[in-house]
Amino acid sequence: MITVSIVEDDDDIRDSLALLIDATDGFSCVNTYRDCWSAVKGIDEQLTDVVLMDIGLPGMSGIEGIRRIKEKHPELDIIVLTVHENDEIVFEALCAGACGYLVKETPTARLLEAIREAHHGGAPMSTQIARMVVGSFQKKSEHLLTSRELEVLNQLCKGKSYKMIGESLFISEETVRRHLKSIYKKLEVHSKSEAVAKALKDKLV
Amino acid sequence: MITVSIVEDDDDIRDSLALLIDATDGFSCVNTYRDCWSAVKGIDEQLTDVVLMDIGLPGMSGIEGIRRIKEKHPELDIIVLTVHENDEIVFEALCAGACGYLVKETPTARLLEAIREAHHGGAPMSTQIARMVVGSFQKKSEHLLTSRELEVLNQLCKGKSYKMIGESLFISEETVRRHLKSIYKKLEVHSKSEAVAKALKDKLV
DNA sequence: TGAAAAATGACCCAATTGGGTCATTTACCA
DNA sequence: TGGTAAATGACCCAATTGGGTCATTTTTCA
Repeated sequence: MITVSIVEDDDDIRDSLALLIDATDGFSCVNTYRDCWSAVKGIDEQLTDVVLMDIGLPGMSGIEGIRRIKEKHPELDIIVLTVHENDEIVFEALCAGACGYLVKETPTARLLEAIREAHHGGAPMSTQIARMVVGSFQKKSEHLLTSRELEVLNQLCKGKSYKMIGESLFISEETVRRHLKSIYKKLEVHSKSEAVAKALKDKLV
Repeated sequence: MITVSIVEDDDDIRDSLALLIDATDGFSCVNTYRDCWSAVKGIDEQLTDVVLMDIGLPGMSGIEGIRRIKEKHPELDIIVLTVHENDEIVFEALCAGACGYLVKETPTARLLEAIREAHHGGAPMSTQIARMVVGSFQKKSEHLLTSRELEVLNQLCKGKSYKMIGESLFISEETVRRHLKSIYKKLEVHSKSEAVAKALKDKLV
Protein backbone atom coordinates (compact mmCIF):
# COMPACT_ATOMS: atom_id res chain seq x y z
CA MET A 1 0.00 0.00 0.00
CA ILE A 2 1.48 3.34 -1.11
CA THR A 3 0.37 6.29 1.02
CA VAL A 4 -0.12 9.65 -0.68
CA SER A 5 -0.58 13.30 0.35
CA ILE A 6 -1.96 15.95 -1.97
CA VAL A 7 -1.13 19.67 -1.95
CA GLU A 8 -3.51 21.56 -4.24
CA ASP A 9 -5.54 24.72 -3.80
CA ASP A 10 -8.33 23.93 -6.25
CA ASP A 11 -11.03 22.09 -4.28
CA ASP A 12 -12.40 20.15 -7.26
CA ILE A 13 -9.03 18.91 -8.47
CA ARG A 14 -7.92 18.06 -4.95
CA ASP A 15 -11.04 16.08 -4.14
CA SER A 16 -11.13 14.18 -7.40
CA LEU A 17 -7.44 13.28 -7.08
CA ALA A 18 -8.01 12.03 -3.56
CA LEU A 19 -11.01 10.05 -4.70
CA LEU A 20 -9.10 8.48 -7.57
CA ILE A 21 -6.20 7.45 -5.36
CA ASP A 22 -8.37 6.05 -2.60
CA ALA A 23 -10.42 4.12 -5.11
CA THR A 24 -7.38 2.41 -6.57
CA ASP A 25 -6.02 -0.82 -5.15
CA GLY A 26 -2.65 -0.42 -3.52
CA PHE A 27 -3.01 3.34 -3.00
CA SER A 28 -4.27 5.35 -0.07
CA CYS A 29 -4.68 9.11 0.10
CA VAL A 30 -3.86 9.86 3.72
CA ASN A 31 -4.36 13.60 3.77
CA THR A 32 -4.84 16.65 1.54
CA TYR A 33 -3.72 20.26 1.94
CA ARG A 34 -4.83 23.46 0.26
CA ASP A 35 -1.55 25.34 0.78
CA CYS A 36 2.12 24.79 1.52
CA TRP A 37 2.08 26.03 5.08
CA SER A 38 -0.40 23.43 6.24
CA ALA A 39 1.31 20.79 4.10
CA VAL A 40 4.72 21.40 5.64
CA LYS A 41 3.16 21.23 9.09
CA GLY A 42 0.77 18.38 8.38
CA ILE A 43 3.26 16.09 6.67
CA ASP A 44 5.45 16.38 9.74
CA GLU A 45 2.79 14.62 11.77
CA GLN A 46 1.33 12.37 9.14
CA LEU A 47 4.14 11.16 6.93
CA THR A 48 3.33 9.51 3.60
CA ASP A 49 5.34 7.76 0.90
CA VAL A 50 4.58 10.19 -1.91
CA VAL A 51 3.39 13.80 -2.16
CA LEU A 52 1.56 15.16 -5.18
CA MET A 53 2.21 18.86 -5.29
CA ASP A 54 0.81 21.76 -7.24
CA ILE A 55 3.26 24.65 -7.46
CA GLY A 56 1.09 27.55 -8.54
CA LEU A 57 -0.13 28.05 -5.00
CA PRO A 58 -1.06 31.21 -3.11
CA GLY A 59 1.13 31.99 -0.10
CA MET A 60 4.36 30.01 0.18
CA SER A 61 5.62 29.01 -3.25
CA GLY A 62 5.53 25.35 -4.09
CA ILE A 63 9.28 25.42 -4.67
CA GLU A 64 9.89 26.64 -1.13
CA GLY A 65 7.40 24.08 0.11
CA ILE A 66 9.31 21.26 -1.58
CA ARG A 67 12.53 22.50 -0.04
CA ARG A 68 11.08 22.56 3.48
CA ILE A 69 9.40 19.20 3.23
CA LYS A 70 12.48 17.48 1.81
CA GLU A 71 14.65 19.12 4.45
CA LYS A 72 12.78 17.28 7.17
CA HIS A 73 11.90 14.15 5.23
CA PRO A 74 14.54 13.42 2.60
CA GLU A 75 13.22 9.92 1.96
CA LEU A 76 9.83 11.16 0.83
CA ASP A 77 9.09 11.33 -2.90
CA ILE A 78 7.56 14.53 -4.25
CA ILE A 79 5.92 14.65 -7.66
CA VAL A 80 5.14 18.07 -9.02
CA LEU A 81 1.76 18.24 -10.70
CA THR A 82 1.23 21.48 -12.50
CA VAL A 83 0.11 23.44 -15.53
CA HIS A 84 3.49 25.20 -15.82
CA GLU A 85 5.80 23.53 -18.28
CA ASN A 86 8.20 26.44 -17.92
CA ASP A 87 11.91 25.64 -18.04
CA GLU A 88 12.96 27.63 -15.02
CA ILE A 89 10.31 26.20 -12.75
CA VAL A 90 11.08 22.62 -13.72
CA PHE A 91 14.73 22.98 -12.78
CA GLU A 92 13.93 24.90 -9.62
CA ALA A 93 11.55 22.16 -8.56
CA LEU A 94 14.08 19.42 -9.22
CA CYS A 95 16.83 21.35 -7.44
CA ALA A 96 14.51 21.85 -4.49
CA GLY A 97 14.05 18.10 -4.24
CA ALA A 98 11.16 16.98 -6.45
CA CYS A 99 11.75 13.59 -8.03
CA GLY A 100 9.15 13.88 -10.78
CA TYR A 101 7.30 16.44 -12.87
CA LEU A 102 3.96 15.91 -14.56
CA VAL A 103 1.47 18.25 -16.19
CA LYS A 104 -2.07 18.22 -14.84
CA GLU A 105 -3.47 16.88 -18.09
CA THR A 106 -1.67 13.59 -17.44
CA PRO A 107 -4.14 10.70 -17.82
CA THR A 108 -5.09 9.07 -14.53
CA ALA A 109 -3.54 5.74 -15.47
CA ARG A 110 -0.19 7.42 -16.09
CA LEU A 111 -0.52 9.40 -12.88
CA LEU A 112 -1.00 6.25 -10.81
CA GLU A 113 1.90 4.62 -12.62
CA ALA A 114 4.02 7.70 -11.86
CA ILE A 115 3.25 7.44 -8.14
CA ARG A 116 4.27 3.80 -8.21
CA GLU A 117 7.39 4.66 -10.17
CA ALA A 118 8.41 7.45 -7.79
CA HIS A 119 7.93 5.17 -4.80
CA HIS A 120 10.09 2.50 -6.42
CA GLY A 121 13.04 4.83 -6.96
CA GLY A 122 12.16 6.25 -10.35
CA ALA A 123 11.73 9.78 -11.62
CA PRO A 124 8.45 10.13 -13.53
CA MET A 125 8.51 12.90 -16.10
CA SER A 126 6.80 13.72 -19.36
CA THR A 127 8.97 13.00 -22.39
CA GLN A 128 9.46 16.69 -23.11
CA ILE A 129 10.61 17.36 -19.55
CA ALA A 130 12.98 14.40 -19.68
CA ARG A 131 14.61 15.76 -22.81
CA MET A 132 14.93 19.19 -21.23
CA VAL A 133 16.59 17.67 -18.20
CA VAL A 134 18.98 15.55 -20.23
CA GLY A 135 19.63 18.47 -22.57
CA SER A 136 20.79 20.56 -19.64
CA PHE A 137 23.86 18.33 -19.38
CA GLN A 138 25.03 19.07 -22.90
CA LYS A 139 27.83 21.55 -23.34
CA LYS A 140 27.20 24.77 -25.12
CA SER A 141 29.73 24.65 -27.93
CA GLU A 142 30.42 28.35 -28.13
CA HIS A 143 32.98 28.83 -30.86
CA LEU A 144 33.70 31.98 -28.96
CA LEU A 145 36.90 30.69 -27.38
CA THR A 146 39.83 29.17 -29.23
CA SER A 147 40.87 25.64 -28.31
CA ARG A 148 43.93 26.88 -26.46
CA GLU A 149 41.79 29.32 -24.53
CA LEU A 150 39.45 26.50 -23.58
CA GLU A 151 42.41 24.51 -22.27
CA VAL A 152 43.45 27.44 -20.13
CA LEU A 153 39.91 27.98 -18.90
CA ASN A 154 39.70 24.31 -18.08
CA GLN A 155 42.76 24.51 -15.87
CA LEU A 156 41.41 27.67 -14.29
CA CYS A 157 38.27 25.78 -13.30
CA LYS A 158 40.43 23.31 -11.42
CA GLY A 159 41.53 26.22 -9.26
CA LYS A 160 45.05 26.50 -10.64
CA SER A 161 47.17 29.65 -10.56
CA TYR A 162 48.75 31.22 -13.65
CA LYS A 163 52.06 29.64 -12.76
CA MET A 164 50.58 26.15 -12.42
CA ILE A 165 48.62 26.47 -15.65
CA GLY A 166 51.79 27.50 -17.43
CA GLU A 167 53.57 24.44 -16.11
CA SER A 168 50.71 22.16 -17.10
CA LEU A 169 50.51 23.46 -20.65
CA PHE A 170 54.27 24.00 -21.08
CA ILE A 171 53.97 27.72 -21.75
CA SER A 172 55.20 30.72 -19.79
CA GLU A 173 53.12 32.37 -17.13
CA GLU A 174 53.02 35.44 -19.34
CA THR A 175 51.32 33.56 -22.10
CA VAL A 176 48.75 32.27 -19.68
CA ARG A 177 48.07 35.89 -18.80
CA ARG A 178 47.69 36.73 -22.47
CA HIS A 179 45.11 34.00 -22.96
CA LEU A 180 43.30 35.00 -19.81
CA LYS A 181 43.01 38.58 -20.99
CA SER A 182 41.48 37.36 -24.21
CA ILE A 183 39.14 35.00 -22.36
CA TYR A 184 37.99 37.75 -19.99
CA LYS A 185 37.22 40.03 -22.91
CA LYS A 186 35.23 37.36 -24.74
CA LEU A 187 33.29 36.21 -21.68
CA GLU A 188 32.88 39.78 -20.47
CA VAL A 189 34.23 39.05 -17.01
CA HIS A 190 36.93 40.66 -14.89
CA SER A 191 38.24 38.03 -12.51
CA LYS A 192 39.19 34.38 -12.21
CA SER A 193 36.22 33.53 -10.07
CA GLU A 194 33.80 35.19 -12.46
CA ALA A 195 35.32 33.30 -15.36
CA VAL A 196 35.10 30.01 -13.48
CA ALA A 197 31.51 30.69 -12.51
CA LYS A 198 30.56 31.51 -16.08
CA ALA A 199 32.42 28.52 -17.49
CA LEU A 200 30.78 26.08 -15.11
CA LYS A 201 27.30 27.55 -15.29
CA ASP A 202 27.34 27.74 -19.09
CA LYS A 203 29.07 24.36 -19.34
CA LEU A 204 31.94 25.70 -21.43
CA VAL A 205 34.22 23.14 -19.84
CA MET B 1 9.87 5.26 -41.04
CA ILE B 2 12.59 5.79 -38.40
CA THR B 3 16.10 5.03 -39.67
CA VAL B 4 18.62 3.55 -37.23
CA SER B 5 22.39 2.98 -37.08
CA ILE B 6 24.00 0.54 -34.65
CA VAL B 7 27.48 0.81 -33.13
CA GLU B 8 28.40 -2.42 -31.32
CA ASP B 9 31.49 -4.61 -31.38
CA ASP B 10 29.83 -7.91 -30.48
CA ASP B 11 28.81 -9.54 -33.77
CA ASP B 12 25.92 -11.52 -32.33
CA ILE B 13 24.35 -8.61 -30.51
CA ARG B 14 24.83 -6.30 -33.47
CA ASP B 15 23.25 -8.68 -35.94
CA SER B 16 20.31 -9.56 -33.77
CA LEU B 17 19.61 -5.89 -33.05
CA ALA B 18 19.72 -5.09 -36.74
CA LEU B 19 17.43 -8.01 -37.48
CA LEU B 20 14.95 -6.95 -34.83
CA ILE B 21 14.81 -3.37 -36.06
CA ASP B 22 14.48 -4.29 -39.71
CA ALA B 23 11.75 -6.78 -38.90
CA THR B 24 9.66 -4.17 -37.14
CA ASP B 25 7.17 -2.00 -38.97
CA GLY B 26 8.17 1.64 -39.07
CA PHE B 27 11.86 0.96 -38.37
CA SER B 28 14.79 0.48 -40.69
CA CYS B 29 18.36 -0.37 -39.72
CA VAL B 30 20.37 1.48 -42.34
CA ASN B 31 23.87 0.50 -41.28
CA THR B 32 25.90 -1.10 -38.49
CA TYR B 33 29.42 -0.42 -37.25
CA ARG B 34 31.79 -2.45 -35.09
CA ASP B 35 33.78 0.53 -33.75
CA CYS B 36 33.56 4.29 -33.28
CA TRP B 37 36.01 5.26 -35.99
CA SER B 38 33.98 3.66 -38.75
CA ALA B 39 30.76 4.92 -37.17
CA VAL B 40 31.92 8.54 -37.09
CA LYS B 41 32.99 8.24 -40.72
CA GLY B 42 30.06 6.17 -41.91
CA ILE B 43 27.32 8.23 -40.29
CA ASP B 44 28.74 11.26 -42.08
CA GLU B 45 27.81 9.70 -45.38
CA GLN B 46 24.75 7.78 -44.36
CA LEU B 47 22.82 9.85 -41.85
CA THR B 48 20.09 8.21 -39.77
CA ASP B 49 17.48 9.43 -37.31
CA VAL B 50 18.71 7.46 -34.32
CA VAL B 51 21.98 5.79 -33.32
CA LEU B 52 22.13 2.89 -30.86
CA MET B 53 25.55 2.93 -29.31
CA ASP B 54 27.53 0.60 -27.11
CA ILE B 55 30.16 2.42 -25.08
CA GLY B 56 32.46 -0.35 -23.95
CA LEU B 57 34.20 -0.40 -27.31
CA PRO B 58 37.83 -1.10 -28.21
CA GLY B 59 39.67 1.83 -29.81
CA MET B 60 37.96 5.20 -29.54
CA SER B 61 35.79 5.39 -26.45
CA GLY B 62 32.07 5.53 -27.00
CA ILE B 63 31.96 8.82 -25.14
CA GLU B 64 34.39 10.41 -27.59
CA GLY B 65 32.43 8.84 -30.43
CA ILE B 66 29.21 10.45 -29.20
CA ARG B 67 30.96 13.79 -28.98
CA ARG B 68 32.27 13.59 -32.54
CA ILE B 69 29.03 12.40 -34.05
CA LYS B 70 26.95 15.07 -32.29
CA GLU B 71 29.47 17.71 -33.27
CA LYS B 72 28.72 17.13 -36.92
CA HIS B 73 25.08 16.13 -36.59
CA PRO B 74 23.49 17.82 -33.60
CA GLU B 75 19.96 16.87 -34.66
CA LEU B 76 20.68 13.15 -34.49
CA ASP B 77 19.46 11.20 -31.45
CA ILE B 78 21.95 8.88 -29.76
CA ILE B 79 20.80 6.21 -27.33
CA VAL B 80 23.50 4.55 -25.26
CA LEU B 81 23.00 0.82 -24.94
CA THR B 82 25.38 -0.72 -22.47
CA VAL B 83 26.08 -3.02 -19.56
CA HIS B 84 27.66 -0.23 -17.51
CA GLU B 85 25.21 1.34 -15.11
CA ASN B 86 28.08 3.29 -13.61
CA ASP B 87 27.33 6.84 -12.45
CA GLU B 88 30.29 8.52 -14.04
CA ILE B 89 29.77 6.99 -17.47
CA VAL B 90 26.08 7.88 -17.54
CA PHE B 91 26.79 11.55 -16.94
CA GLU B 92 29.72 11.58 -19.34
CA ALA B 93 27.53 10.10 -22.04
CA LEU B 94 24.76 12.61 -21.47
CA CYS B 95 27.24 15.51 -21.39
CA ALA B 96 28.75 14.25 -24.63
CA GLY B 97 25.34 14.42 -26.26
CA ALA B 98 23.47 11.17 -25.74
CA CYS B 99 19.74 11.67 -25.28
CA GLY B 100 18.98 8.30 -23.74
CA TYR B 101 20.59 5.54 -21.70
CA LEU B 102 19.45 1.93 -21.58
CA VAL B 103 21.00 -1.25 -20.26
CA LYS B 104 21.45 -4.11 -22.70
CA GLU B 105 18.99 -6.30 -20.81
CA THR B 106 16.18 -3.96 -21.87
CA PRO B 107 13.32 -5.99 -23.39
CA THR B 108 13.00 -5.57 -27.13
CA ALA B 109 9.56 -3.98 -26.88
CA ARG B 110 10.92 -1.29 -24.58
CA LEU B 111 13.93 -0.80 -26.83
CA LEU B 112 11.75 -0.12 -29.86
CA GLU B 113 9.62 2.21 -27.80
CA ALA B 114 12.77 4.00 -26.69
CA ILE B 115 13.87 4.56 -30.29
CA ARG B 116 10.46 5.98 -31.08
CA GLU B 117 10.58 8.12 -27.95
CA ALA B 118 14.04 9.49 -28.75
CA HIS B 119 13.00 10.35 -32.28
CA HIS B 120 9.96 12.20 -30.98
CA GLY B 121 11.97 14.44 -28.69
CA GLY B 122 12.04 12.31 -25.57
CA ALA B 123 14.88 10.99 -23.44
CA PRO B 124 14.46 7.25 -22.85
CA MET B 125 16.12 6.05 -19.65
CA SER B 126 15.67 3.25 -17.18
CA THR B 127 13.92 4.36 -13.99
CA GLN B 128 17.12 4.07 -11.95
CA ILE B 129 19.04 6.23 -14.40
CA ALA B 130 16.25 8.79 -14.44
CA ARG B 131 16.42 9.09 -10.68
CA MET B 132 20.19 9.44 -10.80
CA VAL B 133 19.87 12.21 -13.34
CA VAL B 134 17.19 14.05 -11.39
CA GLY B 135 19.09 13.46 -8.18
CA SER B 136 22.11 15.22 -9.62
CA PHE B 137 20.18 18.48 -9.47
CA GLN B 138 19.66 18.28 -5.74
CA LYS B 139 21.95 20.30 -3.54
CA LYS B 140 24.28 18.55 -1.19
CA SER B 141 23.26 19.92 2.18
CA GLU B 142 26.69 19.85 3.77
CA HIS B 143 26.29 21.22 7.25
CA LEU B 144 29.94 22.01 6.85
CA LEU B 145 29.43 25.72 6.23
CA THR B 146 27.47 28.09 8.44
CA SER B 147 24.56 29.95 6.89
CA ARG B 148 26.52 33.18 6.78
CA GLU B 149 29.41 31.42 5.10
CA LEU B 150 27.01 30.05 2.51
CA GLU B 151 25.77 33.57 1.82
CA VAL B 152 29.32 34.74 1.28
CA LEU B 153 30.12 31.77 -0.92
CA ASN B 154 27.00 32.48 -2.90
CA GLN B 155 28.14 36.01 -3.64
CA LEU B 156 31.59 34.73 -4.49
CA CYS B 157 30.06 32.46 -7.12
CA LYS B 158 28.56 35.52 -8.76
CA GLY B 159 32.10 36.74 -9.29
CA LYS B 160 32.02 39.49 -6.69
CA SER B 161 35.06 40.93 -4.94
CA TYR B 162 35.46 41.11 -1.17
CA LYS B 163 34.47 44.76 -1.25
CA MET B 164 31.30 44.11 -3.23
CA ILE B 165 30.31 41.17 -1.02
CA GLY B 166 30.75 43.35 2.03
CA GLU B 167 28.47 45.98 0.54
CA SER B 168 25.84 43.39 -0.39
CA LEU B 169 25.75 41.81 3.05
CA PHE B 170 26.27 45.06 4.99
CA ILE B 171 29.44 43.90 6.67
CA SER B 172 33.00 45.17 6.42
CA GLU B 173 35.43 43.83 3.85
CA GLU B 174 37.45 42.50 6.73
CA THR B 175 34.63 40.32 7.91
CA VAL B 176 34.21 38.97 4.42
CA ARG B 177 37.88 37.98 4.56
CA ARG B 178 37.30 36.30 7.90
CA HIS B 179 34.46 34.21 6.49
CA LEU B 180 36.48 33.39 3.38
CA LYS B 181 39.36 32.12 5.49
CA SER B 182 37.00 29.85 7.34
CA ILE B 183 35.37 28.70 4.09
CA TYR B 184 38.73 27.92 2.50
CA LYS B 185 39.76 25.86 5.49
CA LYS B 186 36.52 23.88 5.48
CA LEU B 187 36.46 23.28 1.73
CA GLU B 188 40.20 22.66 1.68
CA VAL B 189 40.87 25.21 -1.05
CA HIS B 190 43.27 28.13 -1.37
CA SER B 191 41.76 30.59 -3.81
CA LYS B 192 38.53 32.20 -4.90
CA SER B 193 38.38 30.30 -8.14
CA GLU B 194 38.93 26.97 -6.42
CA ALA B 195 36.18 27.78 -3.95
CA VAL B 196 33.80 28.77 -6.75
CA ALA B 197 34.64 25.62 -8.71
CA LYS B 198 34.03 23.43 -5.68
CA ALA B 199 30.83 25.22 -4.72
CA LEU B 200 29.34 24.92 -8.20
CA LYS B 201 30.49 21.36 -8.85
CA ASP B 202 29.28 20.12 -5.48
CA LYS B 203 26.13 22.24 -5.71
CA LEU B 204 26.74 23.95 -2.38
CA VAL B 205 25.03 27.06 -3.72
C1' DT C 1 50.82 32.83 -51.56
C1' DG C 2 49.46 36.29 -48.59
C1' DA C 3 46.39 38.14 -45.12
C1' DA C 4 44.09 37.02 -40.82
C1' DA C 5 43.82 34.44 -36.67
C1' DA C 6 46.07 32.03 -33.04
C1' DA C 7 49.72 31.28 -29.97
C1' DT C 8 53.68 32.75 -27.83
C1' DG C 9 56.45 35.93 -24.65
C1' DA C 10 57.79 40.31 -22.07
C1' DC C 11 57.38 44.58 -18.91
C1' DC C 12 54.90 47.77 -15.73
C1' DC C 13 51.91 48.98 -11.91
C1' DA C 14 47.93 49.32 -9.11
C1' DA C 15 44.48 46.54 -6.96
C1' DT C 16 43.11 42.36 -4.96
C1' DT C 17 43.85 38.36 -2.56
C1' DG C 18 45.62 34.76 0.91
C1' DG C 19 47.39 33.82 5.26
C1' DG C 20 48.86 35.09 9.72
C1' DT C 21 47.48 37.06 14.44
C1' DC C 22 44.33 39.33 17.74
C1' DA C 23 39.84 40.76 19.79
C1' DT C 24 34.65 41.70 20.85
C1' DT C 25 29.79 40.72 20.70
C1' DT C 26 25.85 37.74 19.88
C1' DA C 27 23.38 33.36 19.84
C1' DC C 28 22.40 29.00 21.25
C1' DC C 29 22.26 24.78 23.81
C1' DA C 30 23.13 21.54 27.54
C1' DT D 1 23.90 29.85 33.39
C1' DG D 2 28.10 29.09 31.52
C1' DG D 3 30.61 27.35 27.68
C1' DT D 4 30.87 26.92 22.62
C1' DA D 5 30.03 28.30 18.07
C1' DA D 6 29.06 32.06 15.03
C1' DA D 7 29.58 36.60 13.43
C1' DT D 8 31.88 40.74 13.48
C1' DG D 9 36.10 43.76 12.76
C1' DA D 10 41.19 45.17 12.44
C1' DC D 11 46.29 45.09 10.99
C1' DC D 12 50.30 43.34 8.34
C1' DC D 13 52.73 41.60 4.33
C1' DA D 14 53.92 38.74 0.55
C1' DA D 15 51.99 36.76 -3.50
C1' DT D 16 48.80 36.85 -7.13
C1' DT D 17 46.03 39.01 -10.26
C1' DG D 18 44.02 42.41 -13.81
C1' DG D 19 44.81 45.67 -17.27
C1' DG D 20 47.72 48.27 -20.19
C1' DT D 21 51.24 48.19 -24.13
C1' DC D 22 54.49 45.95 -27.34
C1' DA D 23 56.35 42.26 -30.36
C1' DT D 24 57.40 37.56 -32.80
C1' DT D 25 56.25 33.12 -34.66
C1' DT D 26 53.05 29.60 -36.29
C1' DT D 27 48.78 28.08 -38.35
C1' DT D 28 45.06 28.37 -41.18
C1' DC D 29 42.42 29.27 -44.94
C1' DA D 30 40.65 31.89 -48.93
